[in-house]
Amino acid sequence: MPRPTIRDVAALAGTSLKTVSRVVNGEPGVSDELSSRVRAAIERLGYRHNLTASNLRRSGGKTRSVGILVANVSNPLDAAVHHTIEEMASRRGIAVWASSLDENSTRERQLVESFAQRRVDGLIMMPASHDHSYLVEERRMGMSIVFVDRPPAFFDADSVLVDNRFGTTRGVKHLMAHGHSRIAFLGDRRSIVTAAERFRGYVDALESMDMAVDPQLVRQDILDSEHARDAVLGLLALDEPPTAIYAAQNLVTIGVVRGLREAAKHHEIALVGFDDVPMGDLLEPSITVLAQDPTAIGQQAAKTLFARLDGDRSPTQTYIIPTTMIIRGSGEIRPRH
Amino acid sequence: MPRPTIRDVAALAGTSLKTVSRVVNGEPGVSDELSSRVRAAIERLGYRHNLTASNLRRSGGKTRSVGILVANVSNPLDAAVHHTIEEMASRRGIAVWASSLDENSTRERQLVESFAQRRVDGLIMMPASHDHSYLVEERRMGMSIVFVDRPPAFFDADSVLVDNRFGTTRGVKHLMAHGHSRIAFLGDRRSIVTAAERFRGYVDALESMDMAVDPQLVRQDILDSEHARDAVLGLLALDEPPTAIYAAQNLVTIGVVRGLREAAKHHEIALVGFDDVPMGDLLEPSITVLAQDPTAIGQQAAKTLFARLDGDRSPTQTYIIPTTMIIRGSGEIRPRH
DNA sequence: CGCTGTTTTGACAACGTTGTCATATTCACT
DNA sequence: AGTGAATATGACAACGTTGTCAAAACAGCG
Repeated sequence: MPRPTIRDVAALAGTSLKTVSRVVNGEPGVSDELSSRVRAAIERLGYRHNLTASNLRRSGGKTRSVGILVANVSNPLDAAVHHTIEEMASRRGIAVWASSLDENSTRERQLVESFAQRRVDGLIMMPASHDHSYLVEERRMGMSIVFVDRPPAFFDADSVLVDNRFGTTRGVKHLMAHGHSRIAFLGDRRSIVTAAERFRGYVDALESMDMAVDPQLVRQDILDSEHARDAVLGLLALDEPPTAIYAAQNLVTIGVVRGLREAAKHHEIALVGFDDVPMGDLLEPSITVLAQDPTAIGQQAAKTLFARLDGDRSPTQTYIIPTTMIIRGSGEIRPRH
Repeated sequence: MPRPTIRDVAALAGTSLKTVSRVVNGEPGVSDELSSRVRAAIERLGYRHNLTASNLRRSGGKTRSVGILVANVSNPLDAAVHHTIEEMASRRGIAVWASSLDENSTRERQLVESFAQRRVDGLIMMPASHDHSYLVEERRMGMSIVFVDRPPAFFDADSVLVDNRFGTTRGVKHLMAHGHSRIAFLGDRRSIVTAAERFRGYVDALESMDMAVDPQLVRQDILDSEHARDAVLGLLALDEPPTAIYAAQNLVTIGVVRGLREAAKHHEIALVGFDDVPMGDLLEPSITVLAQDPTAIGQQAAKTLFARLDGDRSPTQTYIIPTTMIIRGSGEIRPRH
């Protein structure tokens, strides 16, 4: 039982292909009588307009679809960004392909290729790779591209970023303002640009106070919260342990909390995290964080992409979405003397 | 600068359309020499195979794409289900459209319509509506459909569900086993099938001990965690307040924790929640929950859908994914006498 | 060298739709 | 009734690809 086509509808309504096409697309110039006969036929046959075929012929070959590539759709931040973009797209009648890259740059290439083959009009991506020059070709072929969360490399594109560096500086200075001078830094993989930026913000903060970076207090390339917990226990075992910890990512923050609890130091050692953590307000002490605004990020990304789809040809822009410091207690613990 | 087509490649390689098509699709019967000439031309022109056009002609009109409709992509459970399905699909070269329904049944209809127009081969949905008879038409036209988390109504389809009722009974009995007899129930909108099932599980548990349901202790139609907090404060103000609370959903659980803390009763009143809550192990007391297994749910859903896409015509099946009780402390608090 | 059988290649129609353009119909006006 | 303009309708090609089938090229053989 093959799907009915416009041809079947035309036959049943006793008219031509083109007239049915006009009715389906709401084009003017079809008499009311014929129009309703066509609609009846559509109803009776259960006809569904075939967008695949329609897009093929339609001008410009636009598919009214976009792709979203995020690091991991099940990370709360990425999911919130995805949700916002998806909602804005659907209001415009644009459908959304969504995939996770899982920090795999091969996968990034494959998925971009797959989206190109499906002729998406645009792409919003949180890249995993470190060289995006291959996208030049895609854009030349008409794909609009917007980067979120991480900037493009060797490629010029609109991007919506977060003030990783400055936000971190603010967080570290907050700890200093509460009397800390031995502040540890725990960060994600250095290969991730945002992680590197956050580390730079940490260094900035120390330098602004003429303090040197103590390599013993810096733990990078942390892959998950288990690993972060181990790092905390290591830090606490030092001769001169830190009095405060800056955790540069949400999973890291969670691991740090676990580690501090195990060592029963959570009321003694201060903690500021980058990224909000779910239920961060219900812990004891509650966690002071620099929160990102996923809705604002998603909105800006979608807005920028849609402007490009609508023909905006102005120079590419970078938007920085500010972070908000949420003071809850863990970051305000003072060192013991 | 229009995208190059197979025709442009053929011209450059000095051969015919069909031969290029064969090379692109890896079909046998093209000499090595010609094949590599074609590949060189593809490379030089930056040709991208157009799947839209290809699918149009291809047998059966399969698009190698599926749609996922979840309640909300930014809910951790839904996001995890989405992630699992997306990964399994991408391993098969199937692309995924993903959208949130936000408990809006009109949106459900619109999105199904939109997916139908884009000719997805299959659909995995966590429905918002309560009558799915409209899907009969879609399936007749060749769309395979699998329900997750919530069962279909007035429509027969494969479904992957969670043991809401039995899981809840187990959780409530767990509270009884710790000496509680005044156990409150706080649940989501009754119109959501899973919420209704969970309430039934609560009633089952009480009846199994010949206890009556005290309407004062039942608060349903809770929309968010703020609302749940208010409900808790209301319960605590009763003449005979409950000694234990069963929270039937993750956001509800979070609200309950807030309420109990505000009233400083979190170490006195027992709490068991349905759905795991992020960082539930780090709270004091840690939260005892019935955890769902989103990976297992997603895997079963994807597996079932792909079997249907591969031609499985056996009768529809319902898979129940069991919940796991995670004992952490809040559910083991005993009542004071 | 001609015959057969196999492999490689290409011409052409088809997939379901829309753009273009020509024709048929209607209407207002002289 | 006749004219011109406006409106409604349809025939046909085109979008970029693949399925079908026939033709060309090649190989093996007596």
